[in-house]
Amino acid sequence: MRESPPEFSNELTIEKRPLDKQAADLLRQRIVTGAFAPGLRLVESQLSEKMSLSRGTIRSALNDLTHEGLVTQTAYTKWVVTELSAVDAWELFTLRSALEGLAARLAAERIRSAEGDLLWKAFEQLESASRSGDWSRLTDADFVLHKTIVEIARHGRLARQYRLLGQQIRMLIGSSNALVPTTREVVAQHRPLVEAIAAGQAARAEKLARAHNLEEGKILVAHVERASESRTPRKSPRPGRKTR
Amino acid sequence: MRESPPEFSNELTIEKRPLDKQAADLLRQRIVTGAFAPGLRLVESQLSEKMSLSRGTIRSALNDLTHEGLVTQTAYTKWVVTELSAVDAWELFTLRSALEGLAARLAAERIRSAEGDLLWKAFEQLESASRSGDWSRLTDADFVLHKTIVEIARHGRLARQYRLLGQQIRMLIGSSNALVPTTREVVAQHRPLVEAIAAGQAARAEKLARAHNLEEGKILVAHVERASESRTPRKSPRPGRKTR
DNA sequence: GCCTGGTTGATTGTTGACAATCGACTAGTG
DNA sequence: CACTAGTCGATTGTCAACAATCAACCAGGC
Repeated sequence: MRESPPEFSNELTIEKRPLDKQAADLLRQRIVTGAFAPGLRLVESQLSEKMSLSRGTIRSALNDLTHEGLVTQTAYTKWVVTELSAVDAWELFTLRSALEGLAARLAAERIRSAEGDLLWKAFEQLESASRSGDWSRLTDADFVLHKTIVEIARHGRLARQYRLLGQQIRMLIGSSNALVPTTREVVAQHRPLVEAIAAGQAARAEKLARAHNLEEGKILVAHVERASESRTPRKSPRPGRKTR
Repeated sequence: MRESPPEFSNELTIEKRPLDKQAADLLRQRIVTGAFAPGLRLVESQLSEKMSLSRGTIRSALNDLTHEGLVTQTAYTKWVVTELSAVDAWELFTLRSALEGLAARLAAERIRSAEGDLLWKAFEQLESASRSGDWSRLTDADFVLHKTIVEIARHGRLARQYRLLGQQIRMLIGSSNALVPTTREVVAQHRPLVEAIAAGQAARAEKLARAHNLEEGKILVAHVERASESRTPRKSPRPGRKTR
């Protein structure tokens, strides 16, 4: 963190990130939005050419994404966009349930008045999105609300882990084109959670957050299981050499 | 996963890891054992020479360790062995408490008879180590027991996260030369947990695991706070150029 | 003495070339 | 036709040189 007078705060600072991190950002965005689907093969030399960067730089980016669980590597052979199974879905949601339970409890314990306003504002956004019937707006508002809760908890490692899980879950949802539960239910489930946090009811907030996650998880796991049954496992072969 | 006849199972397979991963292993070991203390500056070129590897390979290893939280980077400037504050200690233990709670619950739900034997065996090792009064044996047995619980839970991501947290906690303990609680207490705290898991009492197992972690965490956080107060913050300057 | 601005060497960031490995293909064998 | 061994190109792994950036240092003005 750069130390600076509060009136300058953190404005007008121009972004200056290393190229490998920027490349990772770009690839990450493609993967979580589904533009790069699970199972897609990523070839260093191809990406290198398309992005006008050296192979080493791309390689570093892929390595980063591997640590985030978005890309899987088999040494000396290939990089692949991670394919998530029903077991993975179960892992993601059980983990997120535990983490979000912790986040909700901490948020209830540590919330300050200004943050309470932020929290309610995020919830109102969710309500309004729900009324509008706009799907993407609804899922966005949902993400923002949960992110707000995690921020109020003021727990760096928790926030990071939560973000990484969120990425993988987005990937999962995108690839299994899962339906979000009906809008009315979303609001109904979130209101008591927000109330509990704002009121400082730590135990209740934790319980609600965990239950909410597990329920949502169950639905998605079932969905992924059905989807994987119907889909024929298709292997994309290694190019190998061309005809002689 | 390699498919192979069960009679060959996974024996006599020789290790063949990339050099950067091997380098990461080596550095990781130095860091968690305290041979490389927090705050120590890591210079790519120096490590490169000492380990007879190219700078790029070392660089990749350092990047890996950064993702594990063992090393901190400031771009274009330096790599440093991560320094953990009292806040970090709090983060580590609150997180581990949540994760180990989940692990204990899952273990109780999913345990099979053969695993019950393993669990009790690990506990007996702990008891025996406790009677012997050998410190390192005791902490080792403690780690093995907890690792066993996590394995019984059969949750890959949980296991990985737990391992990463364990590394940072070991680092923390090493640098603050914290005392482990008296041996008798260790056994007293673990027995009911093992019993609950073996008996399949999921809720009780979760509760015990979380409480155990939080208590242990509180002690260590207080210890780190005291240690950081007494210690004068010393900055190791960048070499800069030599005299002209 | 304190600020400012330029200089410099140490260090990290990026690249292109070369080496190691793997899997698809081919041809031979029974 | 099934199986085995050998080859070959595509791909990843490693390296060493070059570029960009930073923090300490120094000189000068006020």
